[in-house]
Amino acid sequence: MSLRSALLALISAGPMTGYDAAKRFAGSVGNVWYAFDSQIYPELRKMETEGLLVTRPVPWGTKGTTKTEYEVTPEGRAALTDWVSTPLTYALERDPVRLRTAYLEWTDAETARQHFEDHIAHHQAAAEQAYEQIRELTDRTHPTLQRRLENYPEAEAEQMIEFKLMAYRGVCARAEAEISWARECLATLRG
Amino acid sequence: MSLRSALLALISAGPMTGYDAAKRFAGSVGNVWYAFDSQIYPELRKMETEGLLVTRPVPWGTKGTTKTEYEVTPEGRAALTDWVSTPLTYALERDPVRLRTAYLEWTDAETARQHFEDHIAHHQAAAEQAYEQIRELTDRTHPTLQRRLENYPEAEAEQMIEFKLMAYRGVCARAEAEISWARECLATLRG
DNA sequence: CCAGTCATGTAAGATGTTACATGATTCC
DNA sequence: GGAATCATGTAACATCTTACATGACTGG
Repeated sequence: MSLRSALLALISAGPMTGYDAAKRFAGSVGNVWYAFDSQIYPELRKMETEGLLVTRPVPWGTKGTTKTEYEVTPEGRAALTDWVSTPLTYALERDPVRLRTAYLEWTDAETARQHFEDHIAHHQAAAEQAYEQIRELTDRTHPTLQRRLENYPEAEAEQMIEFKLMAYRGVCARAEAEISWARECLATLRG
Repeated sequence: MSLRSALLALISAGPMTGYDAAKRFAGSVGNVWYAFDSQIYPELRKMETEGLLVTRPVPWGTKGTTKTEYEVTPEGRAALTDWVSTPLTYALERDPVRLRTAYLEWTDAETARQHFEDHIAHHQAAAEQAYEQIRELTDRTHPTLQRRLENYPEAEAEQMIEFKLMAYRGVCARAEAEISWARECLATLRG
């Protein structure tokens, strides 16, 4: 159900095509929730039939072609409120890195070292992307934010920014915890 | 493929029934990789047909009933080594908590506060379970470890303990990072 | 006119989740 | 004798992932 919620949240900023949504899932929102294009289009159509979204054909180009823009309905807004208000059922743990770490005796020290280096590199990249999002939010150049600033009053927009900052700070915190854990593991390996 | 690897790793400690495996996935290993019973039994049979495991009927009870014990074959051990040695492709981010946090403007402050409290409670429980595993490993009372100590020489066993400690320390580190993040969010909420 | 982006999909397969189902054994 | 545990599944569904497919438009 989270893909659906992510789409509602995203489109709540203003009307958007499936393509627009897909780009955001590959970019900013993708730091928090990634979705494949092949999932997005069918889900949007399903959400339309369920009344959470409405479509509007928008002329595109010169040859009378159109693209389909989706917009959140009042029912969609209700579903969004509902999702944000309902406690999550936390997913059962499924962590390949920790699983593999527990069985590193099945490989050699050099490979183990390399795994932790990779882990650090991966989370450094993740942290950097999150920091970039934080920068864009702080200096108001964030693209989706721009849409929101047009559609919502100033005070509410400030609130929104605060929550998005919280989310990305969480991504950073997570990444940094992973990095220091991996560094400690490297130290233990050498020790 | 991780379920398969988790099963190989688990059974590498010594022969085990599907039921035994399921219990461990619900207990110690479950802190790192959870699997449903309904997934385990079919996967074990599949792994047997692929030559990674062999079965042995073991008498059980008085009425001539048997249970099926699985054991890792040399091919299974090769597959395990291979999995532990191969770099992971990191899964694309999919974090419901962060996603929801980014859109908390769709609910009220009290609900938001409650969400962060829940987050703290969830990760405190996770951390405690991981600490318990660390204790059991440190004082050598860990059940799967017992099996390994019987089947492997002392020096190797010490190595194994070290890697399992690393894994559970990672779980703790993660949980603690989540807790302090949530606390910061609570502080921000209070303004 | 060609490369890159915009726009929209289908199909097959892997994996994860929920719900249901059954019977033996052991321990109190 | 009854509850808890041991033991083993099946079926339906949801979700995620990979691979493939097509055509219009825009800017250099």
